[in-house]
Amino acid sequence: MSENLSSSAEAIDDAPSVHAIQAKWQEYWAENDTFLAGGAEDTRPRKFVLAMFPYPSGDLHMGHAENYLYSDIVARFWRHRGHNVLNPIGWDSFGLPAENAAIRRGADPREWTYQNIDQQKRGFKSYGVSFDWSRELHTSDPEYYHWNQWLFLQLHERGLAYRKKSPVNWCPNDQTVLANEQVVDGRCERCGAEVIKKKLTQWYFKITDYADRLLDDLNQLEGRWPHKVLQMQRNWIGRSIGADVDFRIEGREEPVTVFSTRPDTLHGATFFVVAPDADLAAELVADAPAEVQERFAAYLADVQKTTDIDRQSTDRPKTGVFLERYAINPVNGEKMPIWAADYVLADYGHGAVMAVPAHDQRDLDFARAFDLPIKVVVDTTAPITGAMPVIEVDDEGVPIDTGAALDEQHPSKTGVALTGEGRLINSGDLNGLSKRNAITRTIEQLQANGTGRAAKNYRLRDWLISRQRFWGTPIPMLHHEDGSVTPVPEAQLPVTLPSVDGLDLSPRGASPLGAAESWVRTVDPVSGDPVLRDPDTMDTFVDSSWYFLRFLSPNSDQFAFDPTEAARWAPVDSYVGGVEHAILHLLYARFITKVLFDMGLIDFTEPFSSLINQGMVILDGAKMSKSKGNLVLFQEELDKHGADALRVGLAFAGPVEDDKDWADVSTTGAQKFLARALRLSHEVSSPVDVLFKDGNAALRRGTHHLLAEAPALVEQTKFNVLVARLMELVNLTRKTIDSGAGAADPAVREAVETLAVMLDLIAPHTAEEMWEALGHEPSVGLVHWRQADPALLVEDTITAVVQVGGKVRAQLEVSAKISEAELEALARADERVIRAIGDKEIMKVIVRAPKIVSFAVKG
RNA sequence: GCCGGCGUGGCGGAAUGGUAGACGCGGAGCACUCAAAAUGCUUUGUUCGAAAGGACGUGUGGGUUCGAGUCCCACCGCCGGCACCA
Repeated sequence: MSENLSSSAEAIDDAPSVHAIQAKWQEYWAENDTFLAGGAEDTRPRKFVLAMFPYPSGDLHMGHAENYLYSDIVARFWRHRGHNVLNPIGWDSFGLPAENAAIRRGADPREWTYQNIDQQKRGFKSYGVSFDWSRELHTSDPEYYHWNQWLFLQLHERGLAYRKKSPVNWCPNDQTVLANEQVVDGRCERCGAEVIKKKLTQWYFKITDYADRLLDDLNQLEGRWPHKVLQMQRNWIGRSIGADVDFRIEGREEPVTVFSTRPDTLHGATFFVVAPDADLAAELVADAPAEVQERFAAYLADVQKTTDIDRQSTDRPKTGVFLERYAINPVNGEKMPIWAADYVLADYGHGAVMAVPAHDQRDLDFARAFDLPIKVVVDTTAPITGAMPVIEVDDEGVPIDTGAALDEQHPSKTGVALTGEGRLINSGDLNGLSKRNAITRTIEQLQANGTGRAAKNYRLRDWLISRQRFWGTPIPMLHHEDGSVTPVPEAQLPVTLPSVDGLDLSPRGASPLGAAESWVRTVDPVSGDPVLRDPDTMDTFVDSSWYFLRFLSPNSDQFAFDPTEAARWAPVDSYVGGVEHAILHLLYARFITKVLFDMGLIDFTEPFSSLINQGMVILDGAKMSKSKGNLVLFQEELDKHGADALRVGLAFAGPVEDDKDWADVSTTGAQKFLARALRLSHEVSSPVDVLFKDGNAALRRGTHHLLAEAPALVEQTKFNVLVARLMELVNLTRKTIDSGAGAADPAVREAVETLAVMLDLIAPHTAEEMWEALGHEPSVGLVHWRQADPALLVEDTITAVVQVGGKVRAQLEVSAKISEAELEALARADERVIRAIGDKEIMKVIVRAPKIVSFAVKG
């Protein structure tokens, strides 16, 4: 801002300006280490408060402003409640944007990254966030990614990191593979390019081994994580319970296993389908007539051309090729033709299904398209409660009368598969059983025959962690000439990234590290053999899957984290971040936590005891984006209104989890409120040690009501309501002063001190300034919240409400201690009540002293 | 299609089954001022009424209850997740 503005501008912001106050206190906090967490000797109870660490993309934006405001409110709250609070900050500083920027400028990704970190760091400091800066970490430092490599080796040793050749998601734009979680609607989560499938050998983490625990442990988080996130994780893991059934295949020695959630319908399985891109399909077609092979090859080529986006469109007609091979139904020996069709996925279950067209919509659509038999085996019109019905059967055990109702609903007529509850028919000794009982019975029978067993399947796939990019953690594995792969010994870690000098980082499908000859070619320290380093780097979600633990021992070169410190601080008590990580980061972090638990390094199985999901900051109903040009810039708003007004505006805009439209965020309202509060502190004229008990009673009650209510508001993250309550107390204090009590009234000091201490959560600079004006030593951030005096929470008089026929007809000012009889008598005597009752008959009187009298009337 | 969430003034939103609309934005009016800004005060759901006072009112329709924004059932709408997952 220019210096030569006229004096009128100064008059508006009467000195000291908001910005001067900000600078003053930010300097004070830095110099005094006000917000450093206490060490091992600190006996206060501990709270670990954490916001998802930022990716250093450049300037802070409004999303950051919101995210770190909420975590700061929680951290400040616990300090005021006498806790030793750890509120650290670090940088998720590996990743593609740095690399892409480096390619554009022909520079080192390090430069871009560390410059951005500096910039964002200044942003956080000018925003007044109470971080413990002494524990700052960068995932792109060798001191950090050393321990990513260590973690990888631990997983490898336990069989949880493995290599396999498999169709993977490939982003043709970023020229790298993607995890399943990073493909959104068939597109790359980062750049939006249509993802294609490629068959590649890649490193995976075996997260599916933990699928049951990841799913079941979500129950522990019920009520402590947003319902929505729990639901999303449950959907993502997608457990199905059913049976594996072994089918003999004519001309093949080994039986083929398929998974089904409806083993009860096995008698209705009339054909068999394999995924065209599964190995089984290729094998089965190998012995087929040449003409079939040709048709299959053409079909497979077609299928592979289809992108996921096309493949997922629901009304796509069913396609497939008959392979002229047969499977044998294990329950009735019937021959089932085998088809290859792309509605069956190669990488789910066993890549093949038994098709039950009568009771599965997809199978039905396929059967109708290719004229395959449809056999109903569950009568969905039969009652399923009560005793098992007697079903009359003919000589061959086929029920004689399945009823006209069922006939009408036959899938071959309606095109609608019968998936509901019902009673089994056409199924031998299962006939008459309910669906549920038939499932149990079938599994027992399969198990007895050795042709099947109970089984579970998951939508969740293993976590593909290899990336063909430079700016990430090198995978610490060595490739030998004989094809074997061995780990780099732990003592040799970290495997550091080479210099970018002479390296072409531009994406071309293979990791740029592969071209760093002097880096890639090395010697195995164990065998002495010449080996090649693995040229890929790890998914950056590996970095963030355990970083919260690194904050506990940020400088250790002995271990990733100190288990003693972990026992002290972890798990994280309050975790704050956007819902966009509902599955990715939060699932991976939960997985790694369980692995570390199994290793005996930590004593908990869930990393984040409670989770706060903030909504997005949007503008005029639309997501802000650079390309749309509808950005609200953090720094600009901060300069314009000051950090505290920004913080109050955001906190007051609405519930934490809702999106906030910047158009609805009132920074002017916030500024006015803060100015009113600050002005009060300058008016207070009673001495610091004045006795509050002599103060204005109504104001004292207001103060103590807030003292009583505020902690619950913070713990329930109702920050917008907290701001409203603070506004109310400011208004009440103003009124008390102006209406006669005056600024010297002890209750005014009590109210303003309370305001300062509570306002610190949201507007810390203003709070410090108020605290100082009140004659106290800084920092207000470390002052304990006073307890509410129960005596002051009891009102002398209360407004009782009288209802007649459910409608409010009168308000009565009564003593809070009034008896029910007295209150009823008062109500009956009230003129308005008498008028409302008129000549109606009183049926019933409900009295809840001192709040309510309710007359139920007739007529 | 399956699963989940949400519908409250002009706007953001508040409300352990007990006075719906706290608090704020915006609007209107007033005081201070030569004037403005700033500040302070009053008012502001709709509707009938000069007023007193009344009627209506939390997406729609039903139900439970002395009493429902809140609980139950059905429907409508919006948002989110998953989706040819066997």
